[in-house]
Amino acid sequence: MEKEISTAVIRRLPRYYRYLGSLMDNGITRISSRDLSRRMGLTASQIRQDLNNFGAFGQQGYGYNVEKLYYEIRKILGLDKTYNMIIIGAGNIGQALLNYINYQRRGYNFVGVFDKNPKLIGLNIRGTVIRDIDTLENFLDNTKVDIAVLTLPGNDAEEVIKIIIDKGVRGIWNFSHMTIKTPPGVVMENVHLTDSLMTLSYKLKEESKE
Amino acid sequence: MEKEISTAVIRRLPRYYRYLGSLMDNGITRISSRDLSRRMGLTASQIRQDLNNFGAFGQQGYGYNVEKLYYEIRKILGLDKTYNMIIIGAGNIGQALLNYINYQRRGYNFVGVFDKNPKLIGLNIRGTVIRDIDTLENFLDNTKVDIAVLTLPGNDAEEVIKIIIDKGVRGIWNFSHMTIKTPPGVVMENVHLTDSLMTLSYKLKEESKE
DNA sequence: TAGATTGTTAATCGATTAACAATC
DNA sequence: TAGATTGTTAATCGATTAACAATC
Repeated sequence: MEKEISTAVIRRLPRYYRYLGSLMDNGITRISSRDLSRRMGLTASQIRQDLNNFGAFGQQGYGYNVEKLYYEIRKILGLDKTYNMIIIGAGNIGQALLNYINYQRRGYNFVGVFDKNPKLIGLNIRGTVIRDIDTLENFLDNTKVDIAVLTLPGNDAEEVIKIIIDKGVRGIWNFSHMTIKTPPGVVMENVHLTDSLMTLSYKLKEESKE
Repeated sequence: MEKEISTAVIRRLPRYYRYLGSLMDNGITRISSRDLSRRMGLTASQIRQDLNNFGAFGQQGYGYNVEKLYYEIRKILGLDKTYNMIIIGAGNIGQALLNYINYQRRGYNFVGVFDKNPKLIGLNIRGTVIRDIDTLENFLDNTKVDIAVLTLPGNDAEEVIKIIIDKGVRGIWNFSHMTIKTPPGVVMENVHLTDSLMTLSYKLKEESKE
């Protein structure tokens, strides 16, 4: 039985990964936890604690080999795998996600985009045709999908979530306001943009008080 | 001197706000911390602790008045104010946010969109014309801007951040990979979409192990 | 070897949960 | 009034930081 890693740790992993990537870009081949902690604004202790949840990647007296650590974290994050992905909801955010991030390079393959709006169905977005949401179940019967991106209104999301879970989709990247307790075997990552904006507005208000 | 509220608490406030909003939509006028905790998957203790950071909004033996609490949290989050907002980087995400937030109709007013791409400059996005980024400084001299949304590549962001802070923008909603330690009086809220996706991929990998 | 820095255990700090007196 | 539920203090739990022996 493995020990459960806390989400706080997991959410720092992508940051480590990004920093290590930029170190590599700058030709830096080794780094100590102390040095990395200064750059990232963390403590060296925390970095060593975090990494040692997954293994002993460093070397006493030397520090960490940047490239080695980079690829270790890559593996920990599951970025060495490829994922079939669909987008449900082809509105602004859905289309932006389809276009903006170069998923392909990182192992994310878009295999379908769905919407219920007849004006959108059939449109071609950068080589991907928007399908009728009514064909979703049938599509899932024939295509293995690892991750579904939910970029549709919260009230529509509830029904869709049922369908995709039923059809075996195990990862949900949720941009809608709908949140559910996922059944065992299904994982969900929520991105609540309005929550984030509200947090900013709170911080702004606090700052201006001082 | 006020006591500092932890970010963990602050990040729950928008969730409370959303839940209370939906309770109001359903005509529910009062709620106990126990009842709310069940719906939200938290403990009643936590809800009471969280709220009591800001005041005593409930009543013994009764619970909380939904509408009152809703408006209290609204005020705590600074949502009773209006904010002038600009978007810097009119790519997919920038355009999506322009449409998305406008649609939300809270107190966020878009007053400008900027880009450096000549193909985008001059284009009209839902009534807002994309301006040349070179005119940004001048624009900020003449218009009060509370929040700048950064939806441009990380390498371009560094220079832009300097300019907007210098010109008195105090809130930054950052979608770029660039992260900085903000000077006093300036607040920044980061949305790292790729980090979020990496977290999902980690969770997926973990789930499939079991 | 001597110096540097890890991996890891112990101490501290902060956040969550439990308990209960106050009171509507 | 009696029952319900808050506000708040105390206890617990977990995460971060400090310390240091191991070792490259």
